[in-house]
Amino acid sequence: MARQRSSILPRRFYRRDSRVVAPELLNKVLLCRGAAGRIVEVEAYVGAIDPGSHAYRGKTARNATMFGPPGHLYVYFTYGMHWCANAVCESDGIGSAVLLRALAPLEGIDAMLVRRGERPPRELCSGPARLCQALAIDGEDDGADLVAADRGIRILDDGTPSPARAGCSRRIGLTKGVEHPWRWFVPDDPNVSRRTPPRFLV
DNA sequence: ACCGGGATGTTCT
DNA sequence: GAACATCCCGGTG
Repeated sequence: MARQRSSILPRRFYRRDSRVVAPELLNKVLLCRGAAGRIVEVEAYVGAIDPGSHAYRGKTARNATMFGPPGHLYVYFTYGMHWCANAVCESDGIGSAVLLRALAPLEGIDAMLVRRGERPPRELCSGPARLCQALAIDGEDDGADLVAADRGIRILDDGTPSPARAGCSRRIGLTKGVEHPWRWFVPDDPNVSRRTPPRFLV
């Protein structure tokens, strides 16, 4: 079967529960100004019902993008030095998003090596802050519309299906909402940020 | 392999 | 003042 031409994911793709969107983002392609990688690890942050989410306590200046329309990029700063990027989900007014945790590098690897320092390819994008550094995503990109390719950032469907059986586990690095199994990853991909025993496959 | 600690500064209590 | 959706490095086994 011939592979279809790459297309930008439409707004309606994001306008659903982040727990549904997250596993469907696996094997899509994040493209940012010439650098690109295939999404191999994600986490869902659900909003008002999720104590692990930035949106849990309501809208603030920092998390405002999470409460905006779906299909935009929510970028936040953490641990005094790192940026992390999410795809905003659900309808306008609901704080819901998918954290992009790891990519398999596809294009612009030379630029990634300059930004991240010389290292094995599997260490370029294997973590939410690493992938932002590799693609040069920072706070300037908060709010970028992925459907309109604002700032040259978009998510493409190149015809590669999401895994028939994605790995699933608890989310990484949280102290609240730890019990929810809302992390998904491509099994056995070397770019996944951490080897975690999957509780089940979907 | 695994583990502990430090970097660094914004956000929220 | 504490917490933080992290990463890196240097220790030990």
